[in-house]
Amino acid sequence: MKRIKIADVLKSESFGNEILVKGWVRTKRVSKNVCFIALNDGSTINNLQIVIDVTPEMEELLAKIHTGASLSVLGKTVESAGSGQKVELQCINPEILGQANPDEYPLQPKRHSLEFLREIAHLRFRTNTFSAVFRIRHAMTFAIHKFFNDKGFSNIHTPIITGSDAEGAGEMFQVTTLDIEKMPRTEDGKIDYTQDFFGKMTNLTVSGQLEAELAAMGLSEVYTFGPTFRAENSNTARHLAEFWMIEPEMAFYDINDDMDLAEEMLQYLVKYALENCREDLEFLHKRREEEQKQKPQNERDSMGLIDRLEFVVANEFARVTYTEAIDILKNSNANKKGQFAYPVESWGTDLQSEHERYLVEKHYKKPVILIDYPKEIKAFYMKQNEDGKTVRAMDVLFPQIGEIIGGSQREEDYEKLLNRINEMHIPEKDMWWYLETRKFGTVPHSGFGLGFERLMLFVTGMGNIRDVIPFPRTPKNAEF
RNA sequence: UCCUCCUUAGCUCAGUUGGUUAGAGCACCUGACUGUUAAUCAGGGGGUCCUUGGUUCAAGUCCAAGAGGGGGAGCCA
Repeated sequence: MKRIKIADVLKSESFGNEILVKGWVRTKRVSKNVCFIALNDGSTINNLQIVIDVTPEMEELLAKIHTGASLSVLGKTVESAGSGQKVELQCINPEILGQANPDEYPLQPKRHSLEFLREIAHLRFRTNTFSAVFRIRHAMTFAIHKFFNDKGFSNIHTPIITGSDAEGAGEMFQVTTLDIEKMPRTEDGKIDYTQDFFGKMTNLTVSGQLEAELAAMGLSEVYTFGPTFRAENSNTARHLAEFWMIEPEMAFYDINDDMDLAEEMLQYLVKYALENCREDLEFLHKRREEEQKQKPQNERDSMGLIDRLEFVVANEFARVTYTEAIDILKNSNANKKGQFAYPVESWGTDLQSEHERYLVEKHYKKPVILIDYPKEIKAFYMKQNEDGKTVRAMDVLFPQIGEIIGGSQREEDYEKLLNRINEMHIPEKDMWWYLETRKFGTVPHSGFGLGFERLMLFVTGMGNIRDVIPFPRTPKNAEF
């Protein structure tokens, strides 16, 4: 008999069907004549209640079933006599697929700390919280491809191993097949990379942007969605050494088109989650509410998870220039009362996260897109404004997460781009291919990068980025 | 990398000014219970108090170093 998923069983309106389900035991409750097992197969946050009549011959089998065991159950769907569910499965034939020794199995039918579950990341998929998070992660992955596909974008697979160290987005992981114990040297004592696999020094990519730009110069509208690697020693709840990034790159888009797309995409994705992940979001919403109750009144969120998501879908993002933002911050009461650890004084310095949070959470009380940053604090490829001081950069700032998107209109003028490359001491010879796109049929174009796990933080309301990726990679941690 | 907090039973945590045999809830085992909802009730077993060194008559408790983890900051997505 073919197995039916628990999500489908719980949805069905008819009773009396003989069906086969398989899954893992969440809890077992035994009394004299009847035993209840909550079975979950990951197809939904909800469990199917299995009802087993306790007979002498059944007792031996029941004694082997504990939380975590895997079962195959043949049974008949019946209207539940209890109040917790509409349908349940009257067991005809239970079979244990795999036992879970309760003395060793670490998960119990109780609340575990996220820190503890992180240490058993191989088992945490079996918890309500993480199964909900990873179902949502899948839905967001799918929705991203759907969004771009429906708009006529092409997905581009940019290289994971890169020979260019000019991307400038951060420290890189080196890739080599050379024997680290005895590296080959040239006559002047430097490492001889001509003997390495690619004949040159290579690293894991920190961004697919430069390659995506090349593709956009022929396909018009493209996006990448792939893994990205940063060897920064970042120890925060918002950083990973290995994460996934979405990078659209569009020919003929100026900075305003770029912002429109970023805003439309974020609202589309959040709306998609609200419409397609309702039960999981409701579970996470309640979970968060309980968590908030533990906190002192003044640290609690003003909005629940679902309210916050609905708010983002319903409200336009604020669009503010860097210069306006500095004025707002400079004149804010927080600044005058010395509440910032880094007081806002002069134009030209980068904003601290406390400043970004103030703008988003206190001043505008909604997502903010900051544009026209000083060129000194931004990357070489960003389009220079006529004022000679700023570039057409845009950062999308979200409540509690901070920067979720960083993007810009790209500099399409060959001379201006080359000047900037030289000013910033980027090796020109490594960038010949990038520069040639400006030499031959250059067009105005724009793009941005969305940190997928940061989007996940916002959509799920989880507090730590390590809990929205199955196997987090952070400094001193590559377990599993 | 910097600041700060934490580490006690399988899990979550309590442990008073340093003082006899280190506790609770959950989990596990035994028993009770006619349908439970993280079932309930009674009883039982379970400890390298993170590691090393020090202070002291006496250290889970005080001091130092180390390890692991959390929160904040920087870097960024």
